[in-house]
This record gives sequence, structure tokens and C-alpha cells, in this order.
Amino acid sequence: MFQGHRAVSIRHLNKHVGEEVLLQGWLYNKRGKGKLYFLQIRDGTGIVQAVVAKDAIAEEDFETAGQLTQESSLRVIGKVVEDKRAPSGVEIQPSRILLVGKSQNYPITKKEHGPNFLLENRHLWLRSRKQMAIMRVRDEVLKAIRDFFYDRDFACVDSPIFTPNACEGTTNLFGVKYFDEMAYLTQSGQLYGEASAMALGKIYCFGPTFRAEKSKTRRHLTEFWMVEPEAAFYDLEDVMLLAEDFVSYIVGRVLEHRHEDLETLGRDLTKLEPAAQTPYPKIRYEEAARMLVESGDETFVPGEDFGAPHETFLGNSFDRPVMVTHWPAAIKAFYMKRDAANPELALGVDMIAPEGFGEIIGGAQREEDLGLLEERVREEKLPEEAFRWYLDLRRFGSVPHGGFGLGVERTVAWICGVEHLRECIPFPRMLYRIYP
RNA sequence: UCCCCGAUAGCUCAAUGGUAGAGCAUCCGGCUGUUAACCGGAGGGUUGUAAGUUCGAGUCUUACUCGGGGAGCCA
Repeated sequence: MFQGHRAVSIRHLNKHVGEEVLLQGWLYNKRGKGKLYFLQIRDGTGIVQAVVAKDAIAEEDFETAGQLTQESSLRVIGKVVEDKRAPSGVEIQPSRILLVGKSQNYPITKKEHGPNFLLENRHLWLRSRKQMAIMRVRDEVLKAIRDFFYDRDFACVDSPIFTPNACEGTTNLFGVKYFDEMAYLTQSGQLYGEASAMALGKIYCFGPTFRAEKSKTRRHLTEFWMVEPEAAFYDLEDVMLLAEDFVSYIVGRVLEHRHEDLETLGRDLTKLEPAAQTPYPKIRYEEAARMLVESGDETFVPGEDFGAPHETFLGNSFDRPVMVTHWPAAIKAFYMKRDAANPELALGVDMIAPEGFGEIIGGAQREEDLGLLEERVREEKLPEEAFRWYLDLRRFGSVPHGGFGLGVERTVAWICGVEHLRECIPFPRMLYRIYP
């Protein structure tokens, strides 16, 4: 409340045409001088223009308008009027303009900036039109994830962030002092997710994960968010159906609710819309490998994992995400179940996004047999004592089960059509960068 | 860890080995429909650091520092 006025979000101004409202926000840009100012005001939900004519407002308020600099915070009381010249269809005719907090020499200007400068000023960069749009899409993705699982009786059961041991090797782990011993920041909640699934049947965990990979590419962060559903009695096919329902639901929600932001981002919707429809194409590793070889790619070695250019090729071969299954067991994790028809193959599935955005999902049916799993733990020379609790899950009512992990930032990058993951998380953590 | 590229005004970038410049931002002035508004003026520099070549280095060489892109690994 301010002087008897209730603040209205810019996003909802079109419901208040003809009314006098209170706006609270920051000055995005100012044009004009002399007897007329155009103030572009943002409040996080949108941007609206206030037209300040000298003869239509108190002299004191006109002077205030003249003093406003980029990113000064302000309150405006004014009338909402329709105007075809305004980009949003409405503009404000202010009767009062009040400066709340001055802004001097705001560093991010209207012209271009380089990535280093923008990342050094990430706390201010977030105020830019494109960054706000990405954050709103990210918010829609997070909400869609929660809704999707809630509606399907998956309980959110989060995994710990401090872990005593590695789940897939130790070289990529961040170690931290945990009182008198060493702990690691989680790189996946999956093993705990499996335990939770044996309790609640269908679960997901959702939180930040950490990988100390020395990767300096636009596809990597050292801290990123991952959502990992895990379900008892799910086989590989169930996992794949869940994955395509899930991703198509998220894309559909963003298309439905964040159309304006996608427009701000200049996203080509014709390339995104097919991903809102199922089914998704499903191919075996063998077939994907054949496609690569037939394409004349000489860098791909059959039997080995796909590199980034190979993922790009496979992703670009379809109009929506493609799922690749039945991988050589040698290149996949120890906990994946082997194919009954061919024990050389693992029942894993990766989902690759189109347009070169790469892998967004990695999942699998898990090995539920105690003996086979113990054998793998020994083969991979994993610390057996650390996996005692995990093996317990196979001792007490083991069932077929499976799940997957979806990288939130990669998904947001793909949906937004943004090249670099650093723009898809509020404060990116990368190799050699932890400020601000 | 490896490969490639870069570092010049607050920001983005120019400058054949020969007087260091523009746009934006800032400050001053003009404009009642601007859309990264426009027009006129002003201030603003140890060219990342250190050494070397040269009559002369922002420019050439070497090392270092920082950053960007990519490989590997992965979501």
C-alpha cells in the first residue's frame, strides 16, 4: 500500500484500463527531454512506458522525471490508457512520480557487452530484458516439474547434498571437510532415490548437484539442478514413456504460459512445438551408431560413447528429442541392468534434444539382483563397505525399478534457444568463476 | 590436462612499426510521440604484467596473468 493505492503488476495492467494505479519498479530506459519524457518502467513482470508531459503534471514531479537515471527505483501513480503506439498496448499517464532510490552510473548500458563483463555483473545483468525472460521460463519449468510428478503420485523425497562416497567415481567430486572426516558434494541423488522408491514406490528428488569436471564449454556448470524420478516396478520401457510424457509436458506448459518470454528471446516456435507432442523417436545405440557411420563421420568409433558433435548430429536428425537405448555396457554405469537378450548391452536411455542442445536426460533400468550387483561393485573396484546400504535394497524385497535424471539448465537452454548454460541459472558456478 | 582465439577510455570495438580514435555510458545544452530515440558540446588513456628487437612498439618476439571457444567427461 502507498498513499491508499494498492500496487498493480505491469503484467496485469491491461485489466485496469481507465483506472488510476500504483506502479513500483525501476527505470529501464528514458527517452525525450525538454517538455516530454518517455519513462520505460520495469517491475519484473513486464515493462511499460509512462508518458510525462510537462503541462500535465506538477512541476516538482516533472523535475523528478528529469532526474531519473537508468535503474533508479520509483513509484508512479497514474492512469492506465490504451495506446496503439505502445508496444504492450497500454501506457501510463502519471499524476505523481516519486524517486525511491537513486542509481548512478549503472554499468550495464544499452549497447553490447562482453561475457566477462556481464558475468562479473551477474547481479545486475539479471535485470536485463532477456535475462528476466529466461528466469521466468526457468520458473515455469520448475513449477511444471513439480506439478507433473504431483499429478502422477510421485512423492518428492530429496537426497542429501553431503555424501560419504562417490556414486560414479571420485575424480569429479568436490570434497569438503565434514568435521573430522571428508565428505563430498553430491553429483547425483539417484542411489538415495532408489532407496526412497523402495519405501514410497514412485518418488523424485530435485536439487542442486555438483561436478568438479574441468569442463570449459557452454554445456557445463559445476553446480546445476537435476530432477531425478525413480520408480519401483518400472522397466526400461516404463522409464522411457515417463521421460517422453515428462519432457513434452514441460515444453507444453512453457508454450502455454510463457509465450511472451519466448517471443522476447526470439525463439523459433516451429522448432519447439513438435516436442510438446508424443511419442518421441526411440532408437537403439546400434542404430544411432549406424547413422553416424553412414553420415561419413570419421571421428566416431563404434562401441564408444558419443561426443558433443555426434549428439548434435543425432539431435538434428529429428524434429523432437530422440531417445537412444541399449548401450554397450562397458561405457555405462555399474548399476544399470543388462539386456537379457545380450548381456553386453545395458538397459540405459539417453534423451538428446534437437538443434544441438545435447543430452538432457540420462536414465536406466537398474540392476535389482544382489549377486550380479555385488559382482559389478567388485569389478569396478568400488568400496564395498560404502555400498552396503545400497546393496541392502537388493536384500530386502528387491524389485525391478528404474528412473532418470533431467538437467534443468540444459532443458531451459533448449526451450529458450539460449546457447550458453550460464544464462540459464541465476548465479552460474563454472570452472574459474564463483563471483558474484 | 590438451588445442585455438583474445586483452586499447566505465562498456563494445578501431588504429600499414611513425601525433591513441569512434559509438554507447557520464556531465552540459536543444527537441511534445520516442522505440538500443535523435541533434550539438565537454570530460575521460601507465594500450593486462614483465622483459626483448628497433632510431621509434598498441602493433613484432618470449614468458606470465586473466578471460573466451572447443576436446575429453558428462546433465
